[in-house]
Amino acid sequence: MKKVIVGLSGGVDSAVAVIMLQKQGYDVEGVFMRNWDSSLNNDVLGNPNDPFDVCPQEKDYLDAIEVAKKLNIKLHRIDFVSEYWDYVFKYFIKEYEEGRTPNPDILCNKEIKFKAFLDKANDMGCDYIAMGHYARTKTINGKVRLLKGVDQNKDQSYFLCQLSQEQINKALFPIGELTKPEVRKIASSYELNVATKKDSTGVCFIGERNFKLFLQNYIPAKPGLMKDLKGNVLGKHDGIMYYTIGQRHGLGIGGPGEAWFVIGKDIKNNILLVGQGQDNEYLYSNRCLVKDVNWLGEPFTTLSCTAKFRYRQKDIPVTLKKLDDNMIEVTYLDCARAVTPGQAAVFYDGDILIGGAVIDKVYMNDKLRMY
RNA sequence: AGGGCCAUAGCCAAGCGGUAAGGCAACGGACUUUGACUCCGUCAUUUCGAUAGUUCGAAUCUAUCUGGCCCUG
Repeated sequence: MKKVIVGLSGGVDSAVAVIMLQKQGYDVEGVFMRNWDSSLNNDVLGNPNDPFDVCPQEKDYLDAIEVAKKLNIKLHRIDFVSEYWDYVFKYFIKEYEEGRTPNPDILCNKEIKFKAFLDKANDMGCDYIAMGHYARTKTINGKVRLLKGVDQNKDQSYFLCQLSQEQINKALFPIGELTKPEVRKIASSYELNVATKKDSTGVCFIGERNFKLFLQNYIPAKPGLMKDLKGNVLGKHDGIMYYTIGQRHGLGIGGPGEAWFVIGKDIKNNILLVGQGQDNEYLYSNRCLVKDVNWLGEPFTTLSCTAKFRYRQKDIPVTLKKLDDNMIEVTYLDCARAVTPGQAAVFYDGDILIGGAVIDKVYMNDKLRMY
């Protein structure tokens, strides 16, 4: 009997993942990961939780215990707090300090869930690990490919774009063939306590936070001016790093005309560039350079495929040109809005995820966008 | 201090005698395992710069005052 270690979060998805694995005849054990320690990591600002109350993380653990009991599996609890800090959070902060907009959950998958966790699971003698992601694997021509989840609305393959082939080979995604409503229905039929539990959001393992305040725990404010492209002063900001390209709220710019958006960052002069209109021209680009390439498809020099520049955004047709082993030029005929440095560009061939990379530089034709 | 114009929510702004549109911002919620975008909702009633008056009824008309803008000396 093959043994599978499941990352049991205390949510409905990973609980149903256990059920699916049991149905398929696997020997299943669960591991609850604890990767963030609020008091140790000192995230006082922006933490909505009453320090004297049971924190959501512990509530999740209790839920996981109950699920494990109900489904009759062993549950372990492992701390990766220091690994998370060293391999995910440090990078996260560093990127913000440089004015970029990182995606910590992609790194969390690469470094924690499918690395630190996988190592532990191997020590426990597992054949596979499994997670409650909406994604699939499928063996095509003898190679395991990572595919989008069947539920187009919940597809989470975007967050798995930095997994290596070795990591994918070891992973199972038991709910990838299901839709969210189906998952909840199965959970109900097993009378799981988490069947109707609200989906968790916010940074994985950290949770909902007032983002600006949260960052202020680690990055001091650095006030400066907000200007439009003509140099007119529109207001003041607390620090360029608290804003991201395409952001509307939190600018506090009222007055005549359309809404104002963050359209760029002049890091050198500590100026936040703002412009009016949801479809402000400066928010659009048609070419970008991506780095930290994780390539899972066939080797190529040029290639047509689709790309997603943000989670839950529709993929758009693109052409890739390999510049070197770690850099790809991506051009898209239809302009894309708010392609943001630090975010992930994820490439697909239909439902197959063929690569992921980090957006580095963004252009409109030959003009570099000051993002 | 001669003449003209304007004062409506934090910011723009409709209203032209009949019981305060809309937009931006802000706040709340939905959506969302990043961060955004988006969507929905709330937001002047001891209220229309102040005071007095005309009228059944005034943000709307009149007078005075205050504040600001423009033109001419």
